[in-house]
Amino acid sequence: MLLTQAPKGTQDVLPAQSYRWQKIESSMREICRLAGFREVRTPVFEHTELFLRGVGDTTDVVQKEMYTFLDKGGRSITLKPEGTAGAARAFLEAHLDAGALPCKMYYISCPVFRYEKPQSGRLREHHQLGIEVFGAKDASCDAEGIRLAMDQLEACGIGDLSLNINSIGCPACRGAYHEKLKQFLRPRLDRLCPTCRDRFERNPLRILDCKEPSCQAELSGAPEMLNCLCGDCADHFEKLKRYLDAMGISYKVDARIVRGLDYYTKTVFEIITQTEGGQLTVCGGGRYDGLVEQLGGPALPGFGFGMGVERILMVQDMRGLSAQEKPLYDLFVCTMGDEARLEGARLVRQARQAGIAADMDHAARSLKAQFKYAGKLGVPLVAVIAGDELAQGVVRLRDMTRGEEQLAPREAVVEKLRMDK
RNA sequence: GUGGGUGUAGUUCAGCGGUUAGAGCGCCAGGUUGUGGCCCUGGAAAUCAUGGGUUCAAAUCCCAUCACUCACCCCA
Repeated sequence: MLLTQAPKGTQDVLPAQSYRWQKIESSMREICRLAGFREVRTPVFEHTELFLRGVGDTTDVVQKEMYTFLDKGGRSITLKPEGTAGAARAFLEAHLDAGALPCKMYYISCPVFRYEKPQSGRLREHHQLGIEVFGAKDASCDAEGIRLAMDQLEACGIGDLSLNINSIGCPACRGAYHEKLKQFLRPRLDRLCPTCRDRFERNPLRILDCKEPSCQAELSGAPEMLNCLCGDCADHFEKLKRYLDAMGISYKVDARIVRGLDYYTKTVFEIITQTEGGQLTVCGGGRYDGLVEQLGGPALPGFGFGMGVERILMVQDMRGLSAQEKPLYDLFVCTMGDEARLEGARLVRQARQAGIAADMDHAARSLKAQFKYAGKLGVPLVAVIAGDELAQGVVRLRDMTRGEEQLAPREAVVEKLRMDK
């Protein structure tokens, strides 16, 4: 038994897997660059208050899932449970609202913490890719963001996804809708589950999202937010649909999507995929027109999404999409004897200077073991330097796939490798 | 938070009351005193998760704890 192990719900990204992360990250970078997004990095922890105000203190995330603690100065600190609030805080703190708007930013593999019971596709620390746009109210912005998310997922080899969209209105029309919904639910209140009864006053919209069959039964015939949107919100939603059409994105309107974070207004969306175990959400987001103001800034609209890196990897695994990593080395140098090892070290050094990934044995193993090692790593070319080669000033090169060998003059080896590459 | 399942070499698992706990894969070495993959031989590696209980006897039965895992809730 090891002294200790990784905390529950965390995962190591081991050397053999990191290339997969890097691939996902580099496609995100390129896609964002083409759309004028620049990277933002915000702290892993923030003042707890930011999330209470930003994410909302009626949400499950805030109520029961945050990693909150007092630091040595007695401040309440929280490990970020999502990416948007921190980005909005940074945006305001740096007065970016005084600069060119809209301000578009993205984050890459940002760690996110939620205290939950881990299971398939759910961790206590996971990583998100995402974007935030501040100061753009038009639906074209929403569609651009969704298009970007789809492009990224396609770049990761995941094309067969479904997009569900909804509009949950603005404070004006949502308040009216809440009243309508409560009016509808009031006579059925005692037939709802305890959680829903609790939500009735605090956050009635979330009752729609309850998975309890009995609650779902009571909800049939309930008024839909979509039918109660004010003129502005209805117009925005119609525009969004037209932009999505124009960008070649197919979607389904799902009036049941409400999202778990309070800052959303108007557009909300989820990108889901079908798995053996059911549906898996790989990306979620929407518009948050009230957030910036809520945090003490000007009344600026916003839009963003978060995408789970671990879930992308999961889907890739399920579809057998994990690409092979390139061999670690282009060249492996096998040596016998102390003099030959020195010569080998020089060769490795020169190869690396010429841009050729190379290494030699560092464990002082037998020639046979060195070959075995090179074979296991899939190195395409092995150089042998032992007594004979040393005496003749040559290097023996073995093509590991064909099994053919040839001698090359010592000085010409690196140049030859560079040409072959 | 609620409810299932599982903890035995690095790993996947077998053993399910009775001597000294096994196998495949992996690892190391030898067969080949200068050559990987295939083959053969040998070797290292396990306080049978932890603590308690039942028993003449526990990896095996019971209880607790911890860990892992799956589902629900929620979410990426």
